[in-house]
Amino acid sequence: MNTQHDAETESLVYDDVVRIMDQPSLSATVHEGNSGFTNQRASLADVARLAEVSPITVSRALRNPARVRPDKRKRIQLAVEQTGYSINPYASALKSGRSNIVLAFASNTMSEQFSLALKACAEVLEKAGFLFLVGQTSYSYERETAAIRSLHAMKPAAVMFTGVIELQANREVLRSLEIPIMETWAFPKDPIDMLVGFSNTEAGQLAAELLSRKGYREVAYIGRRSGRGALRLKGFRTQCQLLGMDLVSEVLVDDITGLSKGRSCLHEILKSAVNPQAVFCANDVLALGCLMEARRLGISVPKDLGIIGFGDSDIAAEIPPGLTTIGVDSARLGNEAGKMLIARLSGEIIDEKTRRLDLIVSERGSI
Amino acid sequence: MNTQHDAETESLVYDDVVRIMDQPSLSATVHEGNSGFTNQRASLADVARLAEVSPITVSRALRNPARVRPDKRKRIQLAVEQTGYSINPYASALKSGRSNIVLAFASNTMSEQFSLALKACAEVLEKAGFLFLVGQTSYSYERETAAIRSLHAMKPAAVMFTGVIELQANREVLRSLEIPIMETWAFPKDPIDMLVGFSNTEAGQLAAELLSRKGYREVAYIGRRSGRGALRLKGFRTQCQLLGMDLVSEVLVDDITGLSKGRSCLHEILKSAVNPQAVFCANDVLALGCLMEARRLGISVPKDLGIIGFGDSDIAAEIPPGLTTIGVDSARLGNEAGKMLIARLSGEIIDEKTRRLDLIVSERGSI
DNA sequence: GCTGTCAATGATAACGTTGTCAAATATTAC
DNA sequence: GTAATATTTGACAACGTTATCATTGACAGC
Repeated sequence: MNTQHDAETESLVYDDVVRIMDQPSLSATVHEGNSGFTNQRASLADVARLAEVSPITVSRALRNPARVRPDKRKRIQLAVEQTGYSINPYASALKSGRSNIVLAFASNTMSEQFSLALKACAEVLEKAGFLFLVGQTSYSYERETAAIRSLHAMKPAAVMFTGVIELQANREVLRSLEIPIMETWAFPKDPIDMLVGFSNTEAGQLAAELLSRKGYREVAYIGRRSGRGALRLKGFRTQCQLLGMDLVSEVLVDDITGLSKGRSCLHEILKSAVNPQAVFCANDVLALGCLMEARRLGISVPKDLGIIGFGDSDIAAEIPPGLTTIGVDSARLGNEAGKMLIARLSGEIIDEKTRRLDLIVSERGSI
Repeated sequence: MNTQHDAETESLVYDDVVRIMDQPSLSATVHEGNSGFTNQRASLADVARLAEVSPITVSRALRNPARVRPDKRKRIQLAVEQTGYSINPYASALKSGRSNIVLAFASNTMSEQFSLALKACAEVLEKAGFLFLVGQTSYSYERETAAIRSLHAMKPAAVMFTGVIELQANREVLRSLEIPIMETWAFPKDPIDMLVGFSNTEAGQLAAELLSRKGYREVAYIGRRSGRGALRLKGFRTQCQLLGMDLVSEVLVDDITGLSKGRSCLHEILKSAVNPQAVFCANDVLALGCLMEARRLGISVPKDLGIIGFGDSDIAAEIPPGLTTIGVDSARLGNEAGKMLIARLSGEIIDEKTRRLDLIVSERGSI
C-alpha cells in the first residue's frame, strides 16, 4: 500500500466550510443575537435590566407570553435578542423541579426499528421545544435499573422506553417520579402510564397462521428467552397447537444482535431429531442470518426451509428471495408516542393513554 | 385473520416479572438504601445532619474522598445509604457550571457503524460515572447548529460528534464552551480539540487501488455530495487518474439512507455513456442496494460489475458473493474516544489529542 | 514553648431561576 | 365617583449545591 497521504489532504473539509459559510442564511442562524461570542452568558437579570422590567416578568414573558402586556413583551423580546440570552436549564430545573429534557432508553440502539421510532419521536418532540436524548440499556436489567435510578435525579419532563418495564421495583420508581412515562413495543394490560404498542403474542399467532396456510407441518422457533421474544413464542406455540402443526424445535438465546447469531441458531435447529420445514425468527436480523446460512449450506429457501422474520426491516424486502416478515410501522409508532407525550406535557387532558397499532404482514418469497 | 387476542394475553410480561423479582440479587440493587420509595428526596443537608458533619464535608466526601478523614467518611457513607441520597445534578451543575452528562450527536443514529461506536463509547464513559446521551442531527446543518446552541445552555462535561464540525461559526461556539470536544470519522489537520478518526481520502485511494489491481479500467462513484463523501470521492478521483482508470460516472446524492437509494443510483450509472465495470459506493448501504439491484437486473457481480462499499457492515461479509468493503473498527473508535475523553475529564495531561485509526480492507467476492 | 506549615473542616455567599404572595394598575359594575 | 374585580407586575425567598475564604487543630522544627 503506497498511498501518498497526510493529514493535510483532509483539509478539504474546511475548504468546503468556507464555501458553506458564504451562504448568508446559515451564518445568520448562527450569529443571531449576541454579535460575536461572549463567554459570559446573559442572565434573566441582564435581560430585565435592559428591558426595564423585573426578572420575574422576563421569566413569565418567555414561558407564558399571554400573561405579559404586549408592549413589555416586545421590549423583552428585543432585550433577549440583544443579549443572546438563553435560559439556564439547570437553574430552571433546580427551582421548578422540571426540565425540558425528554429521555428515551433503547434496549438496543443498533436496531433499525428502534432507531426509526426514536427518530420519528425526536422530530415531534424537538419541534415542540424539548431536548430529546437517547440512552442505552442493552437488554440488561442492571443497566435498565441504573438508568431508571438516574432518572430520579434528572427528573426529565418525560421518559420513553423501547419496550415495557418488567421489574416491579423499577415500575414503582418510575411511577414515583410523577412524570409521563411512555412504554412501547408491546401491549400489556397494565402499563405504567402511557403506551403505544402492539401485541407480540398476536405476532406469533400470525406467523403460525402464515406457515399453516402454506402447508408447513413441522416448524421451529428462534428468539430471545425473555421479554417480547417469550411473548412471540407463546403466541406461536399456542397457534401451532391449534392448527395442528408440530413445533419441533425452540432455540432460545439471550443475545440476538448480529447476523452470526442467526447462522449458529440455524445449525442448532438442524441438529433436532425432526428437521423442521420452516422457522419463525423473533426478529429480522436472526431471520437474515438464517437465510444467509441456509444459502451457504445449499438449503433452498423456501423449498427446503421456509423462514419468517419479525420487524419488517429495510433489507427484508430487498434480499432474495424476499424475507416474509411481520412488523409494525416503527416510524408511526414513534410519531404517535411523541404526539401523545406532547399532548400530555402541555397539560391537555388525554382521553386515551394507550394506543394499539396493527401488525403488518409482508409476505415475500421466503415461505 | 381470526386470531383470538386481547390485551390480557400480554400480561405474561408481568408473570415473568414476578419470577425475575424473586431473584434477590436484582431486587437488592433496586431497594438499596432508602427502604421503600420516599417521594421527598434527601439533600446534602439531611445527610450532613445524620452524619453530624457540615453539608460541605459531605459534598467533599462524595467528590474527593481523600480529602476527608476516614472515620467521617465512613459515617457519611452510612448516612448516604440510610437516606438513599443521590446528588441533585441540576443544583450541582448550576453552582459549578459543570455537569456529568456527556452528549454525543450522531448524524444518523440508524447507521450500524455510528451505533457501534457510540455504544462502545457509552460503555467506557458510563463505567466512569458519566451519563452518556445521544442526540441526532440527521446530516442537517440546521439541526447541528441547533444542537450546538443547546450545548451552550447545557454545558455538558464533554461533547462528541460522529463526524467533524464543518461550519466555522459552530466550531467557534464549541471552542467557546471550553469543554472537551471529540470529533471523529475523519482526520482534518485542525480539529477543534480532540479527534479519533481516519482518512477518508485514503479510503477513496484504497478503493481505486483495489479496482486497478483487479484490472478494472472504467469505474464509477456513488456517494454524498458533501462532507466525508466528498473526501472519499476526492481520493478516489485522484488515484483513478494516477492509475490510469477512467472515472466515467459520479452519482452524487444528498440522502444516503435506505437500500432503495443504492438501487436507484445503480440505474443512474447504467444510463451513462460508457458503462463502468465497477463502482465504488461511499457506504455499505448504498453498495448493498446496488448489489441487490444488480442481481434483480441479471447483472452478475463481480463478472459484469464490481462493487466496493465503505463501512464494513455486518451484512457485507454475509451476503453473497460477499461485499468488498473498506472500513474502520467502529467499536474501537468509540472505545478510544471514550478513553481519551475520560483521561481529559479527570484532569490528566494528554500528550496526544488526536488518534488516527488504520483503514481495514475486507476483500470479498464482489470485485 | 513558639512559630510556621499543612491538613481537615466549616461559615458564608452565591449560581440563575421560579413559586408564593402582595402590591399596583386597569377594568368593570353600580 | 366609588367599590369590586381582574389583570399585570414585582419583592422576596428558596431550590441544593459548591467556590471561596476563614478557622481549627495537628505536627514539625528550632
